[in-house]
Amino acid sequence: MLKIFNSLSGRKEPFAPLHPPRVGMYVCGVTVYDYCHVGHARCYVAFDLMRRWLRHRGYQLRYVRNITDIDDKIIRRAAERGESTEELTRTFIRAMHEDFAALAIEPPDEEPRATAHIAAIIAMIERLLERGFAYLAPHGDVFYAVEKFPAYGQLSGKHLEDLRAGARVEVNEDKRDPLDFVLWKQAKAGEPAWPSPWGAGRPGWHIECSAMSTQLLGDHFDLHGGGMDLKFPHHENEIAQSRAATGAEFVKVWVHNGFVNVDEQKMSKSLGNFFTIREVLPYVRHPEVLRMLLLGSHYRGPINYSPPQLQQADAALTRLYTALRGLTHVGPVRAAGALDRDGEAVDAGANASEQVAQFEAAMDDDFNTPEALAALQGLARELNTERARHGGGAEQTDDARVAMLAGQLRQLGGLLGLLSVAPEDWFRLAPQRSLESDTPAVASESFSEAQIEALIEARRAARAARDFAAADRIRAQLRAAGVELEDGAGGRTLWKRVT
RNA sequence: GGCUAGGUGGCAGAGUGGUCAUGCAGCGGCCUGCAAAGCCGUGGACGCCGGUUCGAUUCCGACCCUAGCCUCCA
Repeated sequence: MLKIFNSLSGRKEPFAPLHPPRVGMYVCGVTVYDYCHVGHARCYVAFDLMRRWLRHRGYQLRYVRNITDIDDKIIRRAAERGESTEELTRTFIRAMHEDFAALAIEPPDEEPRATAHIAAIIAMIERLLERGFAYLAPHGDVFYAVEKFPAYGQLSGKHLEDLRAGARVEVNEDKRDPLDFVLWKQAKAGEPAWPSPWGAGRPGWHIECSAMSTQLLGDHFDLHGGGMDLKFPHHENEIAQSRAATGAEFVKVWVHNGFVNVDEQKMSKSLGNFFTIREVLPYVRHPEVLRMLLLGSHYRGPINYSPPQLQQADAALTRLYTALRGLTHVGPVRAAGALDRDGEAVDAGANASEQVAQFEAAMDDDFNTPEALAALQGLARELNTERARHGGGAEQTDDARVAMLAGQLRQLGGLLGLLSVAPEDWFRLAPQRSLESDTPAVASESFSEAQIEALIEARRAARAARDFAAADRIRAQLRAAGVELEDGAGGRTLWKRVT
């Protein structure tokens, strides 16, 4: 049975959708004024993973991830660059889609933009005004009156008095309470604006998520996610807005992912310690390496990002690919839908393996990807052992058990968005840049594949003539260029790029 | 100051009231012309102090330390 940690209760809870098998999930997306960094990658990989697992478990998921395409930072950045906000956001939305695609983050079912939902936003603000939860301030801004909503602070465990006591909130004389937040902002001259009953302006950040999520998923839906830092005030404000406006419950399960840290500090723009996805990718063999790194920690815990961890992730992933190497007969042994929604094995028996059960139990336990990856490593070990019994090396084999294990490994890896590369291709890939020297990597420059094959052939001839000194010279030459050789049992020599 | 997470072996990182995480690195062995890969074996850990218990890294309490939020932030 699937359990998910609910930030609202602070506990893991059995997952019980409101209208099974349908499930609605909303995740706060990116404010598109710059390139996405590794912290964004972590967040959206985490929710991509949940999406994949919920679907695998038979739920009909509707996954909505918004785009914030109007706010102060966007306006400021567009002005700096001398372009319109539309031009700016178009650029960074495209970049985001490219980066996410590289990381095998599947597109959400809906990707609503704030600027395309102004009508729904205005309607919700009007509703809040009618119901007395909001007020029009002297200079034309509309604020939410926090004190009118008694449950305020429930999600984050904060109390209004404590918040006021520690008030680092900016002074705004138009606010009745320093904790009140803006729903509609009066436009200043030259700023993008939309007409509204309160004059030309733009929506505040919090209201857009309330308006778009309820419009697309209903007043009360199952899952809402985002980064830890959004818990307060953003998600707290969403709860206050949506429940006040609709009178209904809002979200059943709140899910928050942990941060990516650099030197024990949160990766963030203000500290300047961030790495964008596109600046990291040239240092890895394949984007899967970054995804592997992110899945190597539980989604709620912190990840301390550092280059050596990329190499560890590469090593762990390469071990999985090594187990699959040279196999042509990889059976899709486990039919889709072999499990029902409660996780009972429908066709257990011949195809069941200890590791599959371990994997599924791990994923059902609040998406425990480190444990799930341990199961994949266990599968690799069994596969290697089985293959060794059939002649070792990377020999092709029709052994049914080998095919079954390989099929399971690929399928489970696929559920995590890993092992999508043909194994032979994996070993030919190399990073464009080297982490050590921060220069273009040697490996990808020195030898072409044809040259490597020629050198291997020359070495084979030397070995056949028992001229091992010459053979070893060639091997050392290749090794210096980042190419490592493996002499297989059948006299074949395989090669791989090392990072 | 308030609220919330954590502190696990050389590194990363799960988990558990009393046998195993897992990967990388180390050590021994098998295999190999030698390697590599793989397999087998192996050492090494649970911040500190108390308490509960036959037994705690795991439960409870205090303490120390770290991070996050309390202002835009995935």
